[in-house]
Amino acid sequence: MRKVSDSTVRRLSMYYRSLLEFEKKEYKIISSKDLAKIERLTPAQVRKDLSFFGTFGTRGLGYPVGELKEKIAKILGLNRSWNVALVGVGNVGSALVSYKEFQKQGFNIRLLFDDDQRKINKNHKGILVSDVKDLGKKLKENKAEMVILAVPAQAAQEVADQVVSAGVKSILNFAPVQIKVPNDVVLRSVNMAMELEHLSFCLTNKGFIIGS
Amino acid sequence: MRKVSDSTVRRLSMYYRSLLEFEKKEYKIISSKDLAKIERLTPAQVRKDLSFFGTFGTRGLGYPVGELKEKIAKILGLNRSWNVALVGVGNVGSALVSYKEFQKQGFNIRLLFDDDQRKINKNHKGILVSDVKDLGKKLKENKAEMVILAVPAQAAQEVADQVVSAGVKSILNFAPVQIKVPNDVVLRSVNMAMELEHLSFCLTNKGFIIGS
DNA sequence: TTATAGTTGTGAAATTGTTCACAAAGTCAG
DNA sequence: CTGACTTTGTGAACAATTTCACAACTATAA
Repeated sequence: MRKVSDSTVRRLSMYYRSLLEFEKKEYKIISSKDLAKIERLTPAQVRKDLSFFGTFGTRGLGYPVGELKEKIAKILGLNRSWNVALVGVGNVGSALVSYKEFQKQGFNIRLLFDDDQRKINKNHKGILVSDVKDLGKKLKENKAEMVILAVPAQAAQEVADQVVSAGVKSILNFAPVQIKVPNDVVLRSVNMAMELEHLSFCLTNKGFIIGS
Repeated sequence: MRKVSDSTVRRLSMYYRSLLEFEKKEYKIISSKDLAKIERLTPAQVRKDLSFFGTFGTRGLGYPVGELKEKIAKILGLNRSWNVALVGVGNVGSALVSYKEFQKQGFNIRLLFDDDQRKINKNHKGILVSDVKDLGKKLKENKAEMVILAVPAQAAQEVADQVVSAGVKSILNFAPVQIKVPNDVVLRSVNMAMELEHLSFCLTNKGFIIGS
C-alpha cells in the first residue's frame, strides 16, 4: 500500500458518513458520481481515493453501498471499539463526553481525569473523574488506546508527556498549543480559534486575493 | 497578491501564536529557523509563507517580533473585533461560549439562538438566548458577521440557509454534516469525530502504510 | 576596510496531490 | 447474442505545494 495523504483519510471519513445516509435510504448501489456530488468533489477523486485500498466497485454499475461502507469502516478502524480517555473535564471536555457521534462510532470514553479537587472522585455523566496524578497508572491499567486532551494550553505538553510515557500511541489535542510527541505517536490537533481566524482572514481579504 | 492556500493561512495562525509567546519572553528578533523549529516546519516554508504578504524581515538578522506579530494580525483580520452569533446552546455550543481564546482574539459572541423553549429568553453565561425563529431578523439587526453552528446534524442545513439569507458571509460549522452555501459565503467545518477517525486509521494501519 | 558568518527573499527543482481520458468490464433491452 | 450505454480503475498530464539553493543584504570583529 502506498502512503495515503491526510486529505484522502479525511475524505474517507466523509464517504463513510455519506454511505450511512445512503444505506438509511435503502440505496443498494452508488456511483462515484453520486458520492462526489454530495461532497462537492470530482468522481475521479472518489475513485482514486478508493483505489488506494483495493477495488470495491463493479464497472458499468458502481459501488455496493453496504459492502463499501463496511470496507471503509475496516480501513478507518471503525469495525471495533476504542478505549478512550479524556483529560480535562472543563467546558470543552464536558461537551466531548456528551458528544454522541463518538459513542456511535465506537469511541468509548471510559476514563476522565482532572486536577480540580471539586471534580475528582465525583461522577460526571456517569463516569468517575480520577485525579490526573494517577493518569499514567490508570491509562495502563485500563489499556487506554487514545487520549483526548481538553486541558488549558499551559498544561497540555506536560500531560501529553505523561500520556506518551504510559504507552498511549494516539492523542487528540484540543488545547490551543502545538505539542510535541515522539514519531511513533499519532497526534491530531483541533484549534477552534484557528478556524475562526481562517474566517476572519477570508472576510478581511475578500476580493483582494485573486486567483493565481 | 496571489492566491493563498489554506495551509498557508493555517500556518499564519500558528506563527501568530508563536509570536505572542516570543513577545511575552521579550524577544525582539526572531529568525525563520527559530519560528520553524517550534512548529516543526522548514525555515524556507516560513519565509515563503510570509513572502506572500510582503517583506517583513531584515537579511542577515531576522524578523522583528512585535512588528511581524502586528502585520500577521492585520493579515488575519485580528486587529479588530468581530460580531459573532452562535446557534445551538447545547453541549458544544455552551463550551464555545465559554471558550476564552475567542474573546482574546476579538471574536465576541453576543447573540445566542436555540429552539428549546426552556432555554429561550433565559440568560446563558450573561447572554440572552433568542428563539431561532427570529434568527434572520436578529442577525441583520445586530449586524452579525460570523455565525457558529452548533446544532444537530439534521438541522444544520436549514439553519445555514437562514444565515445565508440574512446576508452573513461566514459560517463555522460544528455539525457533523457537509453543508452547502453559495460561493460568496466562507464555510469552515470542524468535525470532531473525523479527527478521532483519523487517529483510529493511523493506529489500524500503523506499519502497514509504508512511505511511497 | 575587509573578511566572515548569518539570514532573508525568491526563482527553479522536486515532490505531492488532483484531474483527465480512456481501455476494460459490466448492464440491459431486444 | 449483439450493440448501445454506463461506470470503474488507472497511467499520464496537469496543478499545487514544498523544498532547495543561492544572490543580496546586514552585522560584527579584527
